[in-house]
Parts: sequence; structure tokens; C-alpha cells
Amino acid sequence: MSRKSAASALRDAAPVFAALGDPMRLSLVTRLTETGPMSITRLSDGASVTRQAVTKHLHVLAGAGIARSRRRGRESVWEIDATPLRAARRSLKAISRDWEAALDRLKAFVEEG
Amino acid sequence: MSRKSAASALRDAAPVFAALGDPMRLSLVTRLTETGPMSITRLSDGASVTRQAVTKHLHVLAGAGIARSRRRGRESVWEIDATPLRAARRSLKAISRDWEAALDRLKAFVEEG
DNA sequence: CTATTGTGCAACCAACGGGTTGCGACCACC
DNA sequence: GGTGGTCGCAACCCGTTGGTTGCACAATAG
Repeated sequence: MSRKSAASALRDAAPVFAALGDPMRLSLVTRLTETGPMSITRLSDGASVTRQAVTKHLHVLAGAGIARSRRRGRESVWEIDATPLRAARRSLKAISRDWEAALDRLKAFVEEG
Repeated sequence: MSRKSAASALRDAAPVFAALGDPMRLSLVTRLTETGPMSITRLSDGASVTRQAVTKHLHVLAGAGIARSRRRGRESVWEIDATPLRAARRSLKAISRDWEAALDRLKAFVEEG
């Protein structure tokens, strides 16, 4: 199944939005996107919280499919998977489109009065 | 100030993502976008939770700038403001773009080895 | 082999979030 | 003016979450 209904796509988007909703996670995502794959301690160096907190956030991102890790030696390198982000972006686009359509219908209804 | 830095735009996007992160709120947004402005009780009729819960969710959406209410008689009518959604969509686009760029840099680095 | 570095796991804590109930106020309609 | 519908506010409950600390364990460095 390569195509989904708009409703199910939106249901899938909710966890992605929830994952991006935390400022710390959002900053992790931006650092990973701008600088590329990084280890946990490297990511925690700049952060204001513990390494463990960063680890938890990374797992939340992984749960939403936004990030994944791969073990290299003794460190685990994390990188971004942009696929769910693109899907979320499509959902936002669909919402905006529907809203414009609803506005048009409303306008027509008022004018025909 | 019509233009913002990418960083500050992303900071502003976090509350929007957080607001969209809840399935119930996301369904409220879709119902409002598809059907147009609606009162609270009308919105709660389809929902599986109390009117108060719906009210709370609506206020969360309002806090993120996604929804706003206007009093008409004894009922308060809620509608969507798509502006923050478009901003959030631009943020996602920027993230995807940066990630592609990082991938390109990484590829070049590996190949030049 | 030993020391150090990078992680993972578990327990624990405070705060927040989503939900409910109860009640009082307001507006409309007859 | 009473009655029913619509809402807001406040209190309360409890599960989740973001964060910390402590410790054990694997992998590199010396």
C-alpha cells in the first residue's frame, strides 16, 4: 500500500508532531540536520541537560521514526530520517488546502443569502 | 519584522507542533477545517470525551495560535487560523532541505577520502 | 592489564497534561 | 419570569513525561 487515506495519514502524523513539540527535541533535530550524524555525548555537550535526558529524547524521536541510531565501536551515532517529516508536511498542506476550501464555501453561502 | 531567522522561526514552531501532537486536537483541527467554524457542543457531540475536555483542547490550540473563538449569542464559535500551520510547514521544509545538504556534504567527504 | 570513555539500564522524583465532576452564570425562547 | 441550552471556572484525580542519579558494562587508549 503506497497510498493512504488522508485520515490515516493524519493519524500517523500525530506522533511525529508530538515528537517535534518539545523544544529540546526540536533543537536536537536541527543540530542533527545541520551538522550531520553525531554521537550522543557530542550531542549532549552543547545541551543544558544530562546525557541521559538527551538519550531519552533521541528514543522518543526514534519512536516517531524521525531518528535512528547505529552502533559504531563504543559510540552510537544518530541520524535523521526525513521521511516522516515529509509526510507531516503533506498533512499540514492538506489541512491548509481544506481550510481554504471551507472558507470559499462559507463565502459563497454568505453571498448567495 | 516580517522576516525571522530560521532558528527563531523554529523556536516558534515548537508550540504549534506540540498542539498538533495530540490525536484529539488533530481531529478537532480536521473537523474544523473540513466543515468550517463550529460551536463547542457541536464539536463535542462527535467526540468521545466531555465538552470540558474539548474546551481545554481548543484553548491549547488557541494558545498555539492555530484556533480562535468568537462569541455569537450564547455559543462560542471556533475557527482555524492557518497561518501558524503554514509557518510550521516552512520549518519542516527547511529541516528537510538542511538534511539533504548535510547528506551531500557527507557523501562528498566520503568520496574525496 | 588498567584506566578511561561512551552507553545502557533502573529507580526515583516533581511537574505537567488530559480527563472528569460540580456548579454558577448567561443567553434565548415561550 | 421561568426553563432549557451553552458555556466558563475551579477542584480534583491519575497517568505520562522530562529530568536526575547511580551503577554496571563494552570498547578503546596507554
